Amino acid sequence: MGTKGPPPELQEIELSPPARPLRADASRNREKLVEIAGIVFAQHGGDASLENIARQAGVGIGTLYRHFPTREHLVEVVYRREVEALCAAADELAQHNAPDVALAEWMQRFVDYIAAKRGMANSLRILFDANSDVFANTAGMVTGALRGLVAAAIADGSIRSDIDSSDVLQALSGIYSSPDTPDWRERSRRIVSLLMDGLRWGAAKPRS
Amino acid sequence: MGTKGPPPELQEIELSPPARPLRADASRNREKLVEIAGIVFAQHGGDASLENIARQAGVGIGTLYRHFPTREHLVEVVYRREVEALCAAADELAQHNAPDVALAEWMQRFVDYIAAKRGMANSLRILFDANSDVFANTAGMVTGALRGLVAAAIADGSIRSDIDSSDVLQALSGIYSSPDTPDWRERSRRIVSLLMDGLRWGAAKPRS
DNA sequence: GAACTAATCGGAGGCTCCTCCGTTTATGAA
DNA sequence: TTCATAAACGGAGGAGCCTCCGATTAGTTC
Repeated sequence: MGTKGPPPELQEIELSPPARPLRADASRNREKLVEIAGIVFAQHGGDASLENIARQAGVGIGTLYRHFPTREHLVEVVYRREVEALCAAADELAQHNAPDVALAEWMQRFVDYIAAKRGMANSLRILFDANSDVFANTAGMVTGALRGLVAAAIADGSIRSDIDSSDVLQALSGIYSSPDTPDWRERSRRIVSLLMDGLRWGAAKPRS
Repeated sequence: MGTKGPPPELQEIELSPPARPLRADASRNREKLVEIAGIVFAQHGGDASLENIARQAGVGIGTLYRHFPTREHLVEVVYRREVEALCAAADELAQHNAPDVALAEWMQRFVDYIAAKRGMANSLRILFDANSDVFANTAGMVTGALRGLVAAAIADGSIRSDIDSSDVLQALSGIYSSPDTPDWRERSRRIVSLLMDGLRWGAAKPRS
């Protein structure tokens, strides 16, 4: 568990920019925007009006766009914390479970997280898409977490070795297509286990 | 009216509306819109400006929206033919292959079709989403095609029986998340085969 | 062929998106 | 404190989305 002290690694790009520490008013506005955005997104989903968010935060639309060039930038900042937690859970799972079980469980949590964000699916998607270099940070965390789990399971021999962890991520992403049906959760469970079984197929150490 | 009157209930909603046969000018405009939309979508992707399409078709934006209440309605009409062909291929595949092979091959074609429509992914998605009742027609064809293939493979014992064909469709849909990377096609092949292996896991008649 | 009417046409209007850039201001140096 | 200026502010503007509804017109009836 971690009495370790401050996290040593990569720093928050957002909170400590390279040059100057961000002017006081700018920093205030930025924070206000994130706060309001969190509320508005939760209420109206990821398609909420940005002009409305800016208005409620008491700044001009231009200010919002300068801080967050795209809607997704804003989404990322709003949800980064939660995604970080999700990824951190991967380590913990790995410590307390067999590799393939840890993998399965994490996938389910991942999927549950998406489900919790119903309307946000489209905006969140980009956070998990390793191809958008803007979000290398967040996307990287997710990919990293998954990569670790997959690697461990492969090393353990409980899943096949001819698969890439990014394939798994992409396959997973199909799940959040329509998180609106009543049986969504059960369905997602079935799909996750379908995927897991696909992964176990041809594993060195069948069945765990 | 003389003859037996219009056919029973569920006919092509689009081509032969319930009451009248669509006024001549309206029909002309509608056709022109579909034609232009096909071209524009192909050029600019599914996010192309509808006002632009209307303009090029020589009609007002209001006319476009009356014929096609949403962007997706237009997309559906434009691509219905192709989707029909895709679904028709399912029968043919089923006749010439082992059930599980037919299923695998059709999934690949499905995925390839999506890939061919790069920019359209988001708009096309709705065509395959059984939950949108507006597109019951097209979505139904896809679901139907897949259901048939899955049922045959289950009956044959070559895939597991505890899975629903709509689960498979949803799992597949993850594939068109990012059809923009160079290795997209190989990746999609890997994922399809991953899914297939998941389906084969625990089948009555393992390996085919 | 003319009048009638139901259906179509099509653009104005309200809203949002995102960009651009002139104006205002926080901040560090004198 | 005052000043200079880099940086932030914020709204106008061009474009698109979709809705609404008065003007227009194709079909039908007499």
